[in-house]
Amino acid sequence: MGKALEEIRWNIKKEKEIRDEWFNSKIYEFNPNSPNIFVIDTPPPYPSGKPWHIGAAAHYSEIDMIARTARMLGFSVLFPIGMDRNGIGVERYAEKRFKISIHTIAREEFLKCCKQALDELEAEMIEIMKMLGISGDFDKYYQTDSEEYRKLTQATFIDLWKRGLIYFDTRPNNYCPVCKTTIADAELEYEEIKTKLVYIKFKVENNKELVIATTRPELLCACQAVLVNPNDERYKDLVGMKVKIPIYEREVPIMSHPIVKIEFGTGAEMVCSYGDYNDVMLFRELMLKEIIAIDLDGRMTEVAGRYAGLKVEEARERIIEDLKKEGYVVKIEEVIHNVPTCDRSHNPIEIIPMQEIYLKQLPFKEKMLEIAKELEFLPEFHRQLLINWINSITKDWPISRRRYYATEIPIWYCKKCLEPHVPEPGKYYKPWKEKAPFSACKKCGNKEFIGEERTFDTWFDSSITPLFITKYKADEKFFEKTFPVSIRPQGKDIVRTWLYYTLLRCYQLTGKNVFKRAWISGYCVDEKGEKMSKSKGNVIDPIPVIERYGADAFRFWAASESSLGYDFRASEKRFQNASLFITKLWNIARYISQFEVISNFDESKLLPADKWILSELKKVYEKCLNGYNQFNFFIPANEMREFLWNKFAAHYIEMVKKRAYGDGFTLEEKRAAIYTLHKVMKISLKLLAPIIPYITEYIWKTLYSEKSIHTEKWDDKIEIEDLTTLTDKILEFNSLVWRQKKEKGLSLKDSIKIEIPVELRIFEKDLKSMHNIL
RNA sequence: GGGUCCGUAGUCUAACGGUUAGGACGCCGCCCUUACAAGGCGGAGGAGGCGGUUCGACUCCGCCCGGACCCACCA
Repeated sequence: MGKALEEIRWNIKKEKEIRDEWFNSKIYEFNPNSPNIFVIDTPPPYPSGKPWHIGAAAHYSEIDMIARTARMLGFSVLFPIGMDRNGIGVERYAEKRFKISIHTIAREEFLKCCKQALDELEAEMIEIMKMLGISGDFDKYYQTDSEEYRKLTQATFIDLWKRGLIYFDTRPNNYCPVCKTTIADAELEYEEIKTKLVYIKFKVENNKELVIATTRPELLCACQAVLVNPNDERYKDLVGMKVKIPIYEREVPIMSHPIVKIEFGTGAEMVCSYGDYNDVMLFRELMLKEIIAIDLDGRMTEVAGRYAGLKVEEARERIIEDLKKEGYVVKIEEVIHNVPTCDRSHNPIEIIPMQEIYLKQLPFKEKMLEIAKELEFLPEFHRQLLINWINSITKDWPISRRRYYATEIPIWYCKKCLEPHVPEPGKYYKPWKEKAPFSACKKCGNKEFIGEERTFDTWFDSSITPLFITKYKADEKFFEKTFPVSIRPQGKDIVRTWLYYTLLRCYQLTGKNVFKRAWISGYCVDEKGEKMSKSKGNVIDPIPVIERYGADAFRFWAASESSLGYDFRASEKRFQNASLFITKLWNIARYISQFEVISNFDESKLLPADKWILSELKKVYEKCLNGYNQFNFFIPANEMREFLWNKFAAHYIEMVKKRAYGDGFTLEEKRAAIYTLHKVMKISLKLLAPIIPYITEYIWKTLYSEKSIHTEKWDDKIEIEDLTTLTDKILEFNSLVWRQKKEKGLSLKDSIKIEIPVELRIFEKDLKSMHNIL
């Protein structure tokens, strides 16, 4: 403290020492007994590949800014770090990483591989978080695949089971033949895919021909009816007749239904089980008998005749060839089709009826809408994403998955009567390899059981993170103090999954809204505004960026590039820009550090220029706090950059340089300048501390205090006469003098004759010495 | 097809319905000026379109166009 800054620029190698000191001195430790508690439900990142998305790194930097902001506002902050380690993503990664297949390797072996893959990926993510200066608790970070976490997941299931919110049902479901599991609507991703719309001739019983357009000719074998619109004059007299399905020669009825659009295709549609959810709905409504044409491997079943055993796409190509050969095809059009695909494998899903386990969500729609309306959203406009999703829910949530690396569903079935038995909570159960904890079936008395082999949907685990971190059912006192959670930060892309499921699950379990506010950020896109993806080759690895520019520059980029909730761009140029500000800040501090800190000074002795910059600072202070109160770091980042760079450094420092050196001024005047320089510096550091924690800490400790800046609060008082109305005048006048000197070929040191405007007369002495005005 | 958000220079953005629309990065030209050439000075470059309200519109309203995202049964 009290030392001058020597080095010509900020050395990012210092970041590590500073970080070690933070963790050694435990300045971020959470105190559950504090009267002001702030709890962050940090998104546990999902390790699913390398490198970690630079947008995720930026996102975590901002979440850290939330934590640091809350501390500076006077809260004790619970900022846990977690890892979401269950589900399909890591299984697919492990399959590639170790060149194995979930379908051929033993379950136990497969789990080991997944765990190893997770540990590798996780190590890199934790390393990045630490580099970034994340002030969360790394000593006890949690993992959703830990025994403790899975125990809680299972306990919540058991609770819901006992309350009758869980049921079994066999119904057509989204099924991914690649992942070989049922998936929920929330896991669907629609992709535009080019498909062939094939026009096929059907023979009607009156020997006329009826042409039908379809994108799924391979499902001809599962066709049970042909539909036309009741108002379609062309087909009116055909309704009620039978048509023969090409190739299969089976007869199905022609029926009418208003859902059929007269203009699309030929106005006639075939209904197959199951091409899409339209078919599902029609089968139910028209009481048609389903024909299962696709099996769990995504291959055609025996009903497909000569196409049996072929994959769906192969069968489609083959049947089109055969139809052409046999003269059934009228024409083929290429259409772009929005196809539902699996969000993990990106393979088109099939609709296959299977028995799955469901969690009731339809009865909670009203309540969820209420919660969606009362929850505070930052920014407000993202509330609509949640409301839209809730309104669009039409089915309960299928929570069972035919996967391995996930939390086991704790059910055993009686081997004789198949009655399901659910154990008592408090233990982590693995029914696929453990003996049932029951002596006899409660229904038939049989003594043998079969363990459930399926696991939960990942979202069933990750939707209780706020309960896990507040020690729900584990530490009642702690839970009471920390629940509900102050803030849920997350990206806008997972509003329909993570946010919705968390609100639903926590409401079902606690009867309450779990969050005070939701903080929703936009996507990080590339320099052209396009989504980053490995296939496009525009992915940026965050590690080299942080190594080259430092964590502060990285964080300043994340904070200053776009306002809360909007998408923001990443590029080399942008990182450079951010690092320029870090350098500027360093140089300002370096200049000021040559003067001894004056802590006590009678502010009535300040000169007008000092009062002017302090009143500018006062204004900026209010704006920054306003931004911080909304956890919108874009505001303080840009306000501070503008203030420090374009007002404080460019004008105030230049105005008082001579005075600070004591060149032609009294000692008191000199001291006034130095006092002001330090006061502005000190407060500016505090205003930047949550965004750029390393450099602010270093300057702070070098100049002002032995204690960390991150233990400070924003309680500064700036009471000063407002002179900000003169700001534009000052800037204009200085520019004018600089321009004139340049035009006259004068050096800045040379004297000049120029009149100081009346309203700036109060600054006359500083202005004269600054510009050497005669 | 429906919904949400958004449209200010190449990029990021600022401005109670009243300013020659401000700044930053980038670009061009000129300058070492003792915190900083990682600096300074100067310059070129902008409201998606059409209407309406108004004395006055970047700002309010409507329509159109464009973009992003979400939802949906166009076979």
